[in-house]
Amino acid sequence: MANLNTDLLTPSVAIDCVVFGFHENELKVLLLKLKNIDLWALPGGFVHKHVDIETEAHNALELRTGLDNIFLKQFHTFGSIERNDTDHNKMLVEKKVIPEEWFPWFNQRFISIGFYALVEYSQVKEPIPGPISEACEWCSVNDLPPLMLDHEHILTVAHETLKKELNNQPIGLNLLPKRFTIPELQSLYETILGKKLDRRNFRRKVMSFGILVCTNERRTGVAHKAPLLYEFDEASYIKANEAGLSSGW
Amino acid sequence: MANLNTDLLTPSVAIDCVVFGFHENELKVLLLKLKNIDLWALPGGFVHKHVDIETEAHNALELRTGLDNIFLKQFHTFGSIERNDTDHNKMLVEKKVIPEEWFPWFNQRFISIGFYALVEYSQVKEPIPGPISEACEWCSVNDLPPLMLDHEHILTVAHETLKKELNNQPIGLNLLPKRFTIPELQSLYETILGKKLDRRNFRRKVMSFGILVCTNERRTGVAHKAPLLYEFDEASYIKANEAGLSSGW
DNA sequence: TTTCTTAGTGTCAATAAGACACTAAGATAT
DNA sequence: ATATCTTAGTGTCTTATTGACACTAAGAAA
Repeated sequence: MANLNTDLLTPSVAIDCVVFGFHENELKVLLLKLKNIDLWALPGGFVHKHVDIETEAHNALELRTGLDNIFLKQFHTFGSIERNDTDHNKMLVEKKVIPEEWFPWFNQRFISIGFYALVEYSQVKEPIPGPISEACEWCSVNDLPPLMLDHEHILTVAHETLKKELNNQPIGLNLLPKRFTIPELQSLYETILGKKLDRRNFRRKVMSFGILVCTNERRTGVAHKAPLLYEFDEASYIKANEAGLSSGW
Repeated sequence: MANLNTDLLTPSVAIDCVVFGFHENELKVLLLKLKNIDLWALPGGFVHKHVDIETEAHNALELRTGLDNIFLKQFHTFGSIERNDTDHNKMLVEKKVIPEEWFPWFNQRFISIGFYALVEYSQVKEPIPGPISEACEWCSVNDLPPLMLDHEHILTVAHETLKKELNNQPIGLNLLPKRFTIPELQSLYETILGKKLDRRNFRRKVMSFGILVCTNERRTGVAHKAPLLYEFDEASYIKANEAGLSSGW
């Protein structure tokens, strides 16, 4: 059991990370299974007194995924008093998820800053459980295990944020491998949005963004016409991300 | 000097509110002038242990404006360690902005949850200064006095958020009086965006939202053709707000 | 009654979005 | 080798949206 030096931590403040990945046409999210009980949690943690919240979120994810340089974005801060649940914390002690001496810290009133992360599924070799968890796994957002406290709500808000972001900026650089086909990109969009898109119109639209570069190589080994592989042009991608896609007014 | 019962407060957590108003074709923001020094601050405060952060933001604004039912939206949480500034807090004590016994509380590491509010300028009769301020005034966002710590940054992020929101949802219900003319609404949009819009195209677009109702009465006393007064149809307005204006994918 | 100022309206052109069908190419089965 | 299956890749037409732009209407003031 790791130590918990609460003197070094910012009281009342926690972070929760919704880590999205894309695999086999499913939108996945990284979850931790608590010890001894069938209850899952978002990766996250506390905020050291001398550390920026963004940095802390990065650190939390590096611990779970082994990756640094993860795309991370703050999306909402959850500050309802109902997040506090003494019974839940007692249960954590009873089931030996946390040692009894951690109870006072866990039983504070916490507000939690929600971040979402986009990572390339295949780069996360073996997600690493933390001190209170016995497993760290990718779960499909459409088939979630029971989640702790308001974590399902946090996850839902993150997913909705991601859907909205699709209208304002390109997504894919952080979720797909370096090279990918247009149908794969479309599948990612369809998965996030939860609906089918027209192949021809999708291609026309994403190509119009001017962020894709064709490699002139093809994905081989598929039982049909080999699709062309594309890459993102990072400079254009970043520019599109900053400027936004739709002008509005 | 009001009391500060820190036992009742959530440590490390503060809220800051950027209250926007619209007056004489300027976007205004409500600021507090600290006692004894030429330094201004966003209204805000601390979070009682048993109170939701949204409720606390509402309460903070009711104290300053006398209004309840203010439109409020969380937009970002500021958690950089550089927000902490012991010298600044010492200065607050020296200049008697805060009593010395408040120093330990003020000198915590704070993360601050930023809210923006939209209020009808004319409804705020006389903004009310708080315990650490000697004045509460509307300031033009284009002509800001010196602001405390990162408050100018918070204000800028709020303004940028508001600009982006214009693309996704209608704005005006909370900033304009019940009845207003289309040119007034356009002026609000132009002011927020900081650019001119075409009158005919603006009218066509906002009318297409289906959220405006013409009262068939006119604004009189103007030295030119009297413009028609409109109201928002609240049900449609709310629906448009929830659904969003542009479909995207 | 003239002048000044802003309100209110319509059309055309360009662009973007949505609907839709066929051919191409690789793998596999016969 | 040939047929079959499956997905890749492409183009056009229609409709909706956007942007550019000029005149008439009405009230107040000179």
